[in-house]
Amino acid sequence: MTRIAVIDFETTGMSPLYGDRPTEVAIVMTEGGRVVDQFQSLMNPHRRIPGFIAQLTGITDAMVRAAPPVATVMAEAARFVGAAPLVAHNASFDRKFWQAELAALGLDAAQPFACTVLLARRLYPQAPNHKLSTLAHYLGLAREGRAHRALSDALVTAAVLGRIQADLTERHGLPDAGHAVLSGLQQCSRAAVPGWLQRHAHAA
DNA sequence: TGCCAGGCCCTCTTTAGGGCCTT
Repeated sequence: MTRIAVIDFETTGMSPLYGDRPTEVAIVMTEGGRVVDQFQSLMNPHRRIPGFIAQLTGITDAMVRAAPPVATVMAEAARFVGAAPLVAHNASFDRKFWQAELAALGLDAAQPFACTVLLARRLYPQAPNHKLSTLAHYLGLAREGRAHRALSDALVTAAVLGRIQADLTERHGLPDAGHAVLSGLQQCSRAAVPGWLQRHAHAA
């Protein structure tokens, strides 16, 4: 059975290139579309969290001050993921933090990434938009916990992924939708996505 | 303190521009 790790970061900003760092990570391990394990931790970025981000996420400087350092948490996160492929909502964002922090630790970050935004835009073009919360509401998926907290967002993303896998199987008759998601969308490649979709659309 | 990005994709496009999505 294909194991897929769904990841979500909360951070101090948009880009590790400008010194932004993670404040929280959650990873939900799925197998056949079901959650089988999870990892979550706040972490101390040793950098102030901008006010609007603290308001957005509910994560404050006081909360991360007592948390373990980023390096400790990311080393644990890397062990948890192992060689499993990763999925995130807008994966280009989470991927750059994953790669930057693992590179700082001298750890390999070669796991393939797939993106539920790109998948959802193709499978659910009629949705009002493809923000995670809107998509969850549109698909009738329940949320546990506060939006913009890592574990809550990772669980919702895992639920979206599960629905995508189920819809691929039902609509397009894919015998192993999990494998198709990974093989077709690795790296969120601009070239791979439409080609993959067209192949399966024609086959359906 | 506030600023900083970038890949994808659509279209009034392709010798480009701008919206979406993440914090």
